[in-house]
Amino acid sequence: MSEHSIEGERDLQLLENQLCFPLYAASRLMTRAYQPLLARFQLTYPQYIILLILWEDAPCPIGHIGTRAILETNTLSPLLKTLEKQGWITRTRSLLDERVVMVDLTDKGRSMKKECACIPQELFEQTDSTSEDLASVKAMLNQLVTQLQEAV
Amino acid sequence: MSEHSIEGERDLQLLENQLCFPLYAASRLMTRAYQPLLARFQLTYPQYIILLILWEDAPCPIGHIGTRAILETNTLSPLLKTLEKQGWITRTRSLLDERVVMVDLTDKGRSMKKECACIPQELFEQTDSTSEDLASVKAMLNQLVTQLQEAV
DNA sequence: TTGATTTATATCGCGTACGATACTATCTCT
DNA sequence: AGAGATAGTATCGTACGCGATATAAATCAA
Repeated sequence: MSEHSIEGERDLQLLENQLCFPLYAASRLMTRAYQPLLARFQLTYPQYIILLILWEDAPCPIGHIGTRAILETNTLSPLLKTLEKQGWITRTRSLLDERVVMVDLTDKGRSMKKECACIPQELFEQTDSTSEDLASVKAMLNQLVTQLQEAV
Repeated sequence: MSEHSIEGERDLQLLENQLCFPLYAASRLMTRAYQPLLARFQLTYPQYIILLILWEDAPCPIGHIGTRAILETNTLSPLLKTLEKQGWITRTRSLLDERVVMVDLTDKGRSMKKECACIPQELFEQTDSTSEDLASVKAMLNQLVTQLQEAV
């Protein structure tokens, strides 16, 4: 603590004192931790997120996926093309509104839900955290997500 | 809650029940929130992280930056080249060990520390969180980072 | 109804992340 | 000293993320 400007005030330019860095680091490490679990299914983490949404909401328009995943269409478009190419999903222009592309699961996509059901538990076992710890981090992060979304 | 396998057990395949998703989303939203603040200095968030480390530790080898930022050299190498090109840092092969590249701040890099000192406060003001809230998220995320690093 | 605006999606370009691999310098062991 | 192992960086290829922009369809306004 060699340099701090005001008595009792922590130097916010120290990496140690920043919230954003552990957020950034934890997110990347989490993605790394998912990789071996998802590799069996030839999935990346963002692709897996899309499937989680589709297992709940399919069929649905691309925009709906974007809202839930907090991703723009410029990210989703190529991502969905890949998932289509790999046989997980179908993309169909809506007849009611030709602007809309409806996304649905293929039979493979639907049936893989059961196969992938073990993944969250497997990931959890890689951390020593208790469910309570993780639940409270999750609650606070969700609050943070809401605030950051409102800040725009 | 139409489908849950076992009484009292939440369905971990629901996006709502996953910790990883708010982590992933919060990290991206945080980077987005930083962007307008960093744009004045022509910096991206990862570049800013490197500078935070250098403001504490420069001069230091690339490996040291990698350890603190939890980034591999394949990410750092191009990132540092950009920072060098933009006049923030210098890269010099160590004479003692020719494998090592020492990174140091330029005069510009050093002097910009003061200019950038307002950024963390400005970002904080974009959230409605209290310092206590953020401090406890930070503590839990740091714990999570440690656990995920150990898990490898 | 036609011109302007809005909406839903796609394309392009740039900057990360990171696995795989390569390269050189140092170290280790004999 | 010399061969193999290790360490520190760099390069390559692939996959996001996202700002800027484009395009076509639907809606709105006069």
